[in-house]
Amino acid sequence: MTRTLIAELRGKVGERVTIRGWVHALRDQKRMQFLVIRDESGLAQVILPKEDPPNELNEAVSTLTAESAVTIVGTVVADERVKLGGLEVRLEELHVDSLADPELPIAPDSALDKRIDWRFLDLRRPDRRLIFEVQTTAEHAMREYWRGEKFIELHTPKFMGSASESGAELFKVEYFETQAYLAQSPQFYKQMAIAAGFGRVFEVGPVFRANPSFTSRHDTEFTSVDVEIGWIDSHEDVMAFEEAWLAHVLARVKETHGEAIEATFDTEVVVPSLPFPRVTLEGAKDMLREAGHAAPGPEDDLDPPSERALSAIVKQEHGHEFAFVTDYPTTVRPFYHMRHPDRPNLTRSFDLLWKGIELTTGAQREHRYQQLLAQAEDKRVDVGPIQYYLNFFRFGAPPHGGFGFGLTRLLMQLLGQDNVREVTFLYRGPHRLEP
RNA sequence: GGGGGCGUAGCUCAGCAGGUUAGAGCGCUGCCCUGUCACGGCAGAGGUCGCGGGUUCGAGUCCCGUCGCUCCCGCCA
Repeated sequence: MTRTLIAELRGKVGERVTIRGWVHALRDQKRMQFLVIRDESGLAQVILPKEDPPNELNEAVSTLTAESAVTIVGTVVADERVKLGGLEVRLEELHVDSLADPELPIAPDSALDKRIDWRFLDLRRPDRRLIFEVQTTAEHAMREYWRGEKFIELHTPKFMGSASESGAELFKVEYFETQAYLAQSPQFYKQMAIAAGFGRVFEVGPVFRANPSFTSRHDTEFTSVDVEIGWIDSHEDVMAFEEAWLAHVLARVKETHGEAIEATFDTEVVVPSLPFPRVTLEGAKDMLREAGHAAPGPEDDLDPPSERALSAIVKQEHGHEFAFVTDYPTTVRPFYHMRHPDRPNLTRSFDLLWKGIELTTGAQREHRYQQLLAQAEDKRVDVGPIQYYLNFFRFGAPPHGGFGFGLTRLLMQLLGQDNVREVTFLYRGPHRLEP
């Protein structure tokens, strides 16, 4: 017998069906037994009149516990009394696939850390499932757009012999007789693809950062979305791509899940208008000062409170949730970011802020070998271990640039969540290696 | 790495300025209930108050240490 999903019951009134799922609730009364079954498509009420004395099926229902996995055979009937869609299933057969222990270790309002201990139970809740439905839709929309623009998908190695210079700390792993590192970023390899003539590339894959960061937006392993585009004129081309691509992704998510997201997470998905507001870092600091926000310290960057404040100002002045901040000084950017020809202390780089958090870092890359060498020396980067990378630029490299971001940060903002752990299937942090 | 907060029943929490047998709601167990739908009613079980030490006649409560969790900063995406 084939399985019927609960969402399909409406079209099966009068038919005998098999539904398979979890015991969501059990109301075992004197004359009637009510069972609410949940599967990935919804909830359904199952009923069984209780005989006196109870028959074998009555007894079987009585022994059920919440969250047990069961297979139900019964006839679908329409009944206006039923609040759950005006439908119910008259129970005819019950198979207990797996009886759950009676006391569950977590409740919907349990602390996040405890819910992660029991993530498989936590994820049974429909609103948690929605997170991953949205992730799937978003990723699909990204690929849809990339393919329309002739991008090639990469799968770069995660074992590396040296750092890919992103400032983040590396995980060391034993590698036969030597030592390897887990990739912090596919940065060098996506640039290699450009040097290889692929034109435009993307990768969605894991990256590893050995930062002991205890915040709501960091983890030690996360899914990075990376893009690199060849034959550009400046970082402006990269930003122009990113904003159009993101607008497409958000439009797709809104049309597919907009109502569910609003109902479940009380967050509206806003499809952004183009172009996104742009401001230089210097301009951003002026805006912050004018708004009375304490000017960021001597560092050549924005701290998280300043990023939040800047987003709020842009939202108020332009009605826009996104903001590109451009032209970061060389002091806070890696050696491979291209510098402005007329202002060599500034890079052709950008961050993309969304609702107060840093979503993306991007830049035009330096593709001229001698210039790249000079910048590495200027930043005191030991080029010995990365000669293979520098070689990409010795035999004809196109001007190019790109960006990368953490998938869960996108999802977190999209769903109005306050922690990446909520939207990560299985979180990995400094003290979290299980489950 | 720096700073703040928290750790009491399976879960979420309350325990005021230290004072006999540590509480609530939910969950769990049992009984009752002609259709419930967050069902309802009655009864019951369940806690070495994270751990170690100290102060005190007396510590869940105060002090020190330690472990764990959490948030912010640093770092980043």
